[in-house]
Amino acid sequence: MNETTQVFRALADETRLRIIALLMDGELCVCDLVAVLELPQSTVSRHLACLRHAGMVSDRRRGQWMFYRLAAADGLRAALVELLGRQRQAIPRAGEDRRRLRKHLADKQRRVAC
Amino acid sequence: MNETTQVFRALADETRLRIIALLMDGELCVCDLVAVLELPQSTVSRHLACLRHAGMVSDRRRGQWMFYRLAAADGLRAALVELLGRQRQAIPRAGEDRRRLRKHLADKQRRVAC
DNA sequence: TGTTCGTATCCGCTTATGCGGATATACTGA
DNA sequence: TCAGTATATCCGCATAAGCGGATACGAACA
Repeated sequence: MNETTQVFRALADETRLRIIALLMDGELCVCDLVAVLELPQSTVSRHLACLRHAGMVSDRRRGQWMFYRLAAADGLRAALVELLGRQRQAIPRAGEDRRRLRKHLADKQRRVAC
Repeated sequence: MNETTQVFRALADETRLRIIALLMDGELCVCDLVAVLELPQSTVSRHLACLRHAGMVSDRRRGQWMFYRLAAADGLRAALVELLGRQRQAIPRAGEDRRRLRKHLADKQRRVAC
């Protein structure tokens, strides 16, 4: 498939747009995304693979966790991420996801503190 | 389907990206697009309907011809069209399509002149 | 070294999408 | 009103994409 087409195809899915919106606040591991999106782990992992193949995210292993962050190396991808950042309200459920993420990270922090 | 998702889905196809690139130089009727893209008329018409439903193009009847042009009314769509204009080389076959379009329009002009 | 946890991939299934010939619709001009 | 042209939609088919449970893999830790 053509590269540009592949990038747009990666963005042509509600779950993947939600993931990108979540990653705008910084890198996250798969289990955080699973908790916030409330979707099966296999589903989230599959969508992450799709975004990775399209060059929209990159990953990094840290122990047993895989952390994902926005990649967007070249012109087209970087411009799209910037555009989505400006149009964040256009991303489905981005607001509630962000709230759920904050709560999730806070709970996690508290659990570590105990 | 979510509106933003629908817009990206409309752009997630090589033929539809080629159509958008062609419309950047001005409005065209379906038969011009059929000639330049070298695809069956039903295929082109279907892709135009998809772009229209996504709000990326608008149409206008002129006699028996339907003319299509870039619509891109709101922020997201307009920004995407502008972005694609800047990244035109990223659109598959945009260069050769443009050349074919110029030749096609010139031939048409000549035929009218005779 | 076995067990647990986090993640990726496999599998069968269902649904969505693209295709292009055939047909319907809309307009024009004789 | 009829023929001709331009376009949209219908149809059956083939392929792609998404789903989520099951399983495999990889790292950490007892």
